[in-house]
Order: sequence, then structure tokens, then C-alpha cells
Amino acid sequence: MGRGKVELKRIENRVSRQVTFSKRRKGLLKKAHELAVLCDVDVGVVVFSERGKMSQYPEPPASLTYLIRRYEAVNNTQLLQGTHCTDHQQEMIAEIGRLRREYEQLEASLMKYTGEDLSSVASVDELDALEQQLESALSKIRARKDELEINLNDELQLQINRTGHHDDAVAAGEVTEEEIAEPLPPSPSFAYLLNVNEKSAASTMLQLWPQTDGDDHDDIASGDGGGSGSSSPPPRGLQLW
Amino acid sequence: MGRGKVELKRIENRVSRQVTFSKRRKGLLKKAHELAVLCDVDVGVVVFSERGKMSQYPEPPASLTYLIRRYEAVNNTQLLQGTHCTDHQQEMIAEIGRLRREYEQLEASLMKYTGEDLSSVASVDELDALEQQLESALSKIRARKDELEINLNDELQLQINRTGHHDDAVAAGEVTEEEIAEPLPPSPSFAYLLNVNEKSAASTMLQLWPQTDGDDHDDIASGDGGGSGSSSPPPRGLQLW
DNA sequence: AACTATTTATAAGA
DNA sequence: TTCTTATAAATAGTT
Repeated sequence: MGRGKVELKRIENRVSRQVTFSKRRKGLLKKAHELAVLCDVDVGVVVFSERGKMSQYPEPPASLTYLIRRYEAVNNTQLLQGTHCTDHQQEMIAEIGRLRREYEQLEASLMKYTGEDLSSVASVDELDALEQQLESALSKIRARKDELEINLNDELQLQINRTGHHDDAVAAGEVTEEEIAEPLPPSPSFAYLLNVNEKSAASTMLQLWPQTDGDDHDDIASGDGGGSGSSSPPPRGLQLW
Repeated sequence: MGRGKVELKRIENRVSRQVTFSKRRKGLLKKAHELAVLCDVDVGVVVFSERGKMSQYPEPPASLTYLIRRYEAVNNTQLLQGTHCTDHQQEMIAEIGRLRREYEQLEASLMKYTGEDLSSVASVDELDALEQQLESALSKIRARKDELEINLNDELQLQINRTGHHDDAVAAGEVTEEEIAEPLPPSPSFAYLLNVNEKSAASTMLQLWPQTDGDDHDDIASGDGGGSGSSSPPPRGLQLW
């Protein structure tokens, strides 16, 4: 519904993704409201933005909670607890730390496979194993490559046979959608709480929640390309949670 | 979006209302899906028809439950904390989600290097690059192995020359600090944030919504007789937030 | 359930 | 981010 058709896949560009998000979220909530009113039914919608901000229908005065309960009733489930959140934050912190550790472990593994850092591989046996794995990986990759090339040739052949337009065939066949995995911005907020290595922590630390400008509209990346990286302001008033 | 504009008010004609409901419900769920995919965010939708039949997004295999928990988490903490702290909570939740996504990306990379899953590598060029990287990694690994073996021999030689105690030397040389990467289990309280097993939290719960008859379909309006969906959420049960 | 005439939603661009 | 505009989509009323 716009100037161009859009493929149903993640929008890789950060900014467009944000822009599209706010437009479509608005649209979705509007649709939800229309459905509810026109057809006189109950509709509930929850949307969590990438940054974790929640939007909902019906809006707060009305109760989505009610719909959730109804949902539970239908599912014979009992999801609502509502008590017992005392340690919530501690647990969250722990969880974040855990995730970070896992991430780092994985990263270390990757370094091994890449050969970028073999310092953690101290024995010949391990190196042998690694070598074997890599060789196995290589053969799989080559197999896959062959496969792709064969397919390509087949298609080419087909095109040639059909139309004789060799160039078109090549063009069509080789077009590949590159998956651009933009590196996620270093996480802004919690480095200082967690036993992360000092280097990475240093770059992402601080700049927590400046209380001054409350302009934290979740929509649209407001020029903060990266979500963190801010030059670190002094930790004044670490009254956190 | 049709042959005539429509007023945003309950459609009185029963049949039209029903027809419109079907069409628009489908539309709403589609929109929800698009939003979720395009913007890579979590979206949940519940719709109860007039006759009480429930539709939802995401569909059963995926978990709306997880979104509901997340909703609860946000609201509970809102209740427990002041407004200011809520932001922190949300950031934590967002942080957790972000970490998880990063982890998955990394995992995907690892799969490529391992050859375990090459499905994301679609072009020959990419495969070539991968192949080169792996070959480079292999040569580094071999270099390191040689290095270690030489060292080992040297030390051995030394020990032999000095004491003649061959066995001790071998033992000392081969001791290696194993990096044990035990797969951490999903932590208890945040499973709902992490989209992992949904059944894990079932110990301290309240049954808030009176179970109607075991039959969960065709539950006529669940007792909110005449209730125009958005207008009258019956305040019964415990108001938790 | 299909079929259009229209209204809406929204992708791009400013 | 907000406004504008060309287009894609959704869908109201009809068959």
C-alpha cells in the first residue's frame, strides 16, 4: 500500500524498520479498534517495540487484562500471577548476565572456527578435533556450492534453450538477496551491572537514563544511530530501580 | 475501503456485521503478522467473536502466552515501581530480547562455520568467501598444532636430558585446562521473555477467571451480556494492576 | 465465495 | 519526525 510493493520479510534498514513500525503499529491499533466497534466484539492487541516499549489495545482505561483473562479461561490456563515480583529485578539482572556470558561463549567458539583466536585451544587433541570439524564443514560447503552451480547451469541451459537470451538468464540466475546482518548496537544500559570484560563494558557503560530530556518516544530512531555509543556522562545519581 | 465509507459504529445488521467481522478479523491478523515480520517485533492479537470463539496471533504453535506474560511483567513492575523505574524495567526487558537476538545471530554464524546449517548461505559468492575463511582457519589451526607439538617435544627432550623421567614429563605437558561450556538451562523466571518453554511457571498462581463449563467454544459472551466489547470490561476477580 | 468500485493504508520522498 | 503523494491493499456493497 505504498509506492512500492513490499516483501514480507524483516526490513533490514534500521531506520525504515522503525518508521514502518510506527506507521503500521498505528494502523494495526486502528484496525483493532474498528473491528471492535463495528462488529461489537472484544479485541486485544499487544505490541512490543524493539526497544521493549509496549503498546496495547484497548488503551489503559479499558482493560486488556480482561481479555487476557478471557483468553486464559478459553485455554484453561492460569497465567496471571501478579504477586511475587520482589526479586524480579534481581532475576532480570541475573538473566542479562547469563545471556551475556552465553553470548561470549558462543563468540569464543566462533573465534575458534574462524581461527581468529586459538588461544583457548591448548591441546593438540582439541586442535585435531577442530581441524576435522572444519574439514567436514568445508566439504559440506563445497557440496552446497556445487549444488548451487549445477542448478544455475541448469537454469541457464533452460533459458538458453527457450529464448537464446543468455544475458537475461545469467542476470536472473545470479541475483542474490544479500542478507545484511547489521551488527546490533552494543547494549546500552546494563554493562556496569554485569561482570563483562572491561573493554566492552567501557564502551557501553553509563549513559543510562538521562532524566533530563524525557523525549523517549519509542517510535523512530531519533538520530541515535546505534542505541548506545553515547559518550559517557558521569554517573550522577545512580538511583536505578 | 469499499464502495462506501463506513461510520465507526456498531453495524446493526446482524448478517453484515458477521460478514464484516470475518473479513476484518482476517485483515487484522494479517496486519499483525506483517508488522511482526517486517519490523521484527513481538505482536499479539486476540479476537473474540460475538459467539465467543477466539482467534489469535500468533497462532497456537507460537506463543501468545509468552506475550501475555511479557505484558504482565511490564504491568506488574509498573505497579510495583514508580513511573521512572518502569523505563528501566522496560529497558531490561528490551535488553534481554536484544541479547537473545544477538545470540541467535551468532549461533547462525556458527552454524555456517560448522557446516551444520548452510541454508542461510544462498549464493556461490558467499560460499566462496566462507570456504576461504575456513581454509585460512585450518591453516592457522595447523600452524598452532605444529607449534604445540614442537614445544612438547622440546620439553620432553629437556626432561629426558635432565632426569630421565619420561612419564612425568608427558603428564605435565598434556594437562590442559578444558573449557567446559555447559549449556545453561533457561532461567526460571524469564522464560516468558525468552520464548522458551511455556509450561515452566505453574506453581504460585491464582485462579482469577471463573471457569465456565468445560466447553470452551460457543461460550456465549462469557457473561458480559450485551457488553459492547470495548465498553464494559466486568471488574470481577482480583484487580491486580 | 467472487467481484469491483472505493476507501484506506502506507512506502517513498521532501 | 511530520507532510505529501503515488500506489498497493483492504474491504463495502453487490452478484
